[in-house]
Amino acid sequence: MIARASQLFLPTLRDAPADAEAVSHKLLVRGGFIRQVSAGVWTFLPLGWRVHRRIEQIIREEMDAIGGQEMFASVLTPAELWEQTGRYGSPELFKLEDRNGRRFVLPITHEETFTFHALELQSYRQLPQILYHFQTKGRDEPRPRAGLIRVREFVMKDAYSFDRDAEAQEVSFQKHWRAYDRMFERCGLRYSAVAAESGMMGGSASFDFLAPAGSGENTLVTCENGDFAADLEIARAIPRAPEFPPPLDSPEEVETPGIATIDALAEFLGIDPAATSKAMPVVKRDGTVVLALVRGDDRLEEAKLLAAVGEDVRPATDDEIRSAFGADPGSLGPIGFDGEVIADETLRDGQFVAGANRTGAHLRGVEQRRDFQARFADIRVPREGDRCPTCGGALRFETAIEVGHIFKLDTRYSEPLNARFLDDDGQEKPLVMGSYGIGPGRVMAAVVEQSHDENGIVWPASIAPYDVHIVALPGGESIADQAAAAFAAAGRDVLLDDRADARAGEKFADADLIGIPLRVTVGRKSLEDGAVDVRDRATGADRRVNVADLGTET
RNA sequence: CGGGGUGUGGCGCAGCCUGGUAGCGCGCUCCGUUCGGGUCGGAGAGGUCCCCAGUUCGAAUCUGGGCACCCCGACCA
Repeated sequence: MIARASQLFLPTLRDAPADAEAVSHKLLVRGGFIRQVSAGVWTFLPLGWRVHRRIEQIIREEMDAIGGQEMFASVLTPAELWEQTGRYGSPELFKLEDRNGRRFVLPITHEETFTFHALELQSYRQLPQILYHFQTKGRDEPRPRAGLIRVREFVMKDAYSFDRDAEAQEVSFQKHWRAYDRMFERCGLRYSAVAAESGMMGGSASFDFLAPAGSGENTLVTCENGDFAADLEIARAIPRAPEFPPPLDSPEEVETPGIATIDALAEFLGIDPAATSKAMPVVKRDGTVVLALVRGDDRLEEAKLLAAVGEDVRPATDDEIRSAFGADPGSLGPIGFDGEVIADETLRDGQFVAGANRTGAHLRGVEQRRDFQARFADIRVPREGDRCPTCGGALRFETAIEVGHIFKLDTRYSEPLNARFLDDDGQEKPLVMGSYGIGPGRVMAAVVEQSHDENGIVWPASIAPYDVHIVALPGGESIADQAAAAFAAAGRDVLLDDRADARAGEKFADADLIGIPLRVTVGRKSLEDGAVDVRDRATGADRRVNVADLGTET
């Protein structure tokens, strides 16, 4: 098909909105792909929607290839369904009422609805099933940001697998994993699949697909040798070894008046900060104080600590600290504390300096095996310079966008919604489920983050809004028409810039901004030689093609 | 929710401190000019100055309250 720029709703801008920070935000707005309606609420303009639909189509083809069946579930959802699964209380959930006061929600994701429909799966003979749809999700995000990267309303492809047992679920899960690999590859996206926290979704395991980008909300940690990838929140990494002072036979108290930070302590004692330990008291729901202990030069990863403790914890207040330790923050340590100590793995070996639990005093030569009881867990935040836990290679840290997430839900939703089937042993069992999400809008943003230059977007051919951008310059109008027709006849989608009131420079600037892979310039200059100029957007390489050969070039 | 910032034609901004005619660039309309990397000249259109209240003869400007948006953090599929 041929779209004529003179008639399109394609409002490109010379300047980016002042409040845009992320490259994808700036370029997608400038290029006339998207416009903001409200915080985290966006409209896709015609050009942007074309890209969205091409991404959708790739997703659709790969879902269909693994036996997925596309359907379309409602947005408006009765609140009771969400009450049954215990998710009605989620602060992210948009809630509303109809004229009679009946309560509805705008789903964050559609587990409840699909499980509700799965009530009709009654026999193992009907399993497995993979159902999916593309539907708008509502999420009352506390802080939308960066264009399409974090929004309050967006289209998601969410798929749900229904299996008879864990083994069958594993098969469905692996199928989806491979389908996701193909989707991202086809979209031209660089990404890593990493183990992830399951958050409010529940279930036994989940994997994130993270695309490195200049702007994003996750940090992807990868090994230089390619055998390790993880989200920073759960990545395990090997830090450098501390330089320990000579060992002591028993802990030795030293006066450290006014020393409350690790840096000050290390400098005061003339030792490596890595040879100290840092005490972070936290409080469980029941009020018990737990001491989290990390190496002096490390930071505590709260997500890991939460997993280690098994429940939400909060930092202890100064009063709680004084009554549990008998000292002020800055002089706290494991010796003499009678509660639970969770120590980072890095503290397993060696002698560290720790707080003495007396304000203004520390202990040298504290050795866990000999001096105190602790439970070990990986609770530190990996840092630049750490090594890969598998091969010892250097780790790379990159900001990344979460473009997809796949979950093993087990019976998290089928149990409360009573979605059961009759197995071949005559037993009634809950369906074993998986859920698989991908956001085309985020994929779009991630691709732009990864693929652009100073002049604009460089779309991969697979998801570009058009295949060919024909720039008609004065004297080239009729040949441009013919060229457009030739490309269209060959099945290509053509954007023909036939604007009579735009000058060449303006058209070129727009073409670079919009980022269609192939640009064909038709004007007097080349037509004198009976040729047109063809430029590859990605490489910038130009070549001349005879008008007579256009038919074969398409 | 905590911290910081911003609200003035479609976009980017100045004016606010020190109250009195609302201004600049881009874009838009018309005329001419130019025509392969955002021409040049001329003439125009377009604004509840975020909202409400207050102070004042007079408020974009001062005071109070509210709202919206952005950034950092917390949170997050």
